[in-house]
Amino acid sequence: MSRKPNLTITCSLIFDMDLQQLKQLFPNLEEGLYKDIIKHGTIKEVKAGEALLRVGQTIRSTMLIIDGIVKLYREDDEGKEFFIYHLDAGQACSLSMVCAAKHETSEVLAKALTDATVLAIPLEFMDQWMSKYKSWYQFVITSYRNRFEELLKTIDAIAFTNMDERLEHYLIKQAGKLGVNLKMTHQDIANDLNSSREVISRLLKKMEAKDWVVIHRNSIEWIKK
Amino acid sequence: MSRKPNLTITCSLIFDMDLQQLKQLFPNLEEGLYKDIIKHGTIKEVKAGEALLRVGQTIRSTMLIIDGIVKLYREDDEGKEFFIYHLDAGQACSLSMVCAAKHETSEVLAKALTDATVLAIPLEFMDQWMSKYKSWYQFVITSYRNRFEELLKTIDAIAFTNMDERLEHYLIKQAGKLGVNLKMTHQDIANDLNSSREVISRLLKKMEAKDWVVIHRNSIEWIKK
DNA sequence: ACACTTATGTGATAAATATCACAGCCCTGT
DNA sequence: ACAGGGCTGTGATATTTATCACATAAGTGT
Repeated sequence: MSRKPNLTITCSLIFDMDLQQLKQLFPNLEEGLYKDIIKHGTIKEVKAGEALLRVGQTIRSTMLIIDGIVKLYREDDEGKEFFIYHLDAGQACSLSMVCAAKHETSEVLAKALTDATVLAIPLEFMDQWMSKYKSWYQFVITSYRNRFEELLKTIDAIAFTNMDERLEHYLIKQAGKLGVNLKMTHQDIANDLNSSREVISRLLKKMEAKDWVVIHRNSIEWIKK
Repeated sequence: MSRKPNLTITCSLIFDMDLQQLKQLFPNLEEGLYKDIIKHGTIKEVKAGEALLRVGQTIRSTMLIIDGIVKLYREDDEGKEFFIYHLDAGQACSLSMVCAAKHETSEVLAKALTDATVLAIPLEFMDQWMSKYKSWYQFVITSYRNRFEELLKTIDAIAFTNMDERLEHYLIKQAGKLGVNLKMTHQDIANDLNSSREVISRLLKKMEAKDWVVIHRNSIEWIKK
């Protein structure tokens, strides 16, 4: 995946590269909208593991993911983080796209899973673009709907299935995003699923016995299928 | 809550009453939009317990709730129904408001909790109204956002809390909608929470010991607070 | 008053998950 | 090479929830 250009090069070059990349990542938007996005958006680099948005933080801009993978979490009062879904390049944080009031605060925690590049667009443009660009509201609406459906799937998982099945789905999803070599500890997984390390370790052992995974130190290899 | 007028009376009277009621239930919409809603919407009466929309059913119209309370469920493959949230009069089924494709099918089951009156608006108007009426897309967007936040709360409940706490929240919500005298069996509650009758019975007993509820046959009285 | 259906209560037991305690292992820095 | 810290494995135990079996109670219709 191409990286954003170095900020010291000429402005027109930045413009060109971003436009190309933008069109590829967010196809079917209006020409004027691409220009507005580039004009008003600010590139932000986030290191793997860093938070883009914390629970309770005031939302000041909409984030378009340009590169990398972002994980969204729900937090409980003690700070436990429950993983809800991923955002990939070409997607956007839905909640930040529709803030009725200014000074709306975030209900979720967004954390970079890999190093990531996001394009931050100040909220004041949202209302304007929604009426000005039909393609923008289409994008907002379908984003919202897709995220909504992800939430429903998340609910299915915790409401209807046991930890073994949830772990399986989790690993499949992770492997789909990051490749079959998952650099994570059992504790990391346990945190995402709001379980405990021992439970995850034992379940992984069982999966290994079935040749679904190979367990390494600090990483897991997804073999199945 | 006023009922919809009998269908045998004169047309202008229906018109007037609905307009009044509409404005009250869905304030801040444009005049032309109210007229369009009345012109193209069809009143549907649903008896308590009946389904408005089943999982997998093709969505042909958006439903505005005029009167009564609707419950939304997620279903698993064996048909178990997991309650996700309520819709009251003045609200709308978000998922049915934004169908990118025609012939989109429903991801949820919507069932009338009480006798209910809904206004069904054929899907073909959605796109049109979204660009024609700013107030409509505001309504759609805020509906979506509110439903999204309800889903997040539902996730909190199942991810972070035990059945006793979930039951408590459930009863508080029900009592908030229906009044403190809840006409439901332990089995009904167990179904909504994807638990089992015995578990709910025992937890209710404990709540009764703490004077939070009084248990009757076929009904529960919420006392707490 | 009777049988019948449906709702509720409760003990015993099983299954799923969480927690505790601790051992061993592997990497890393010095 | 050795120490220390973070990761993993595993038994023992507790907690939570589900399931089974059956008793009892409360309404319904005749």
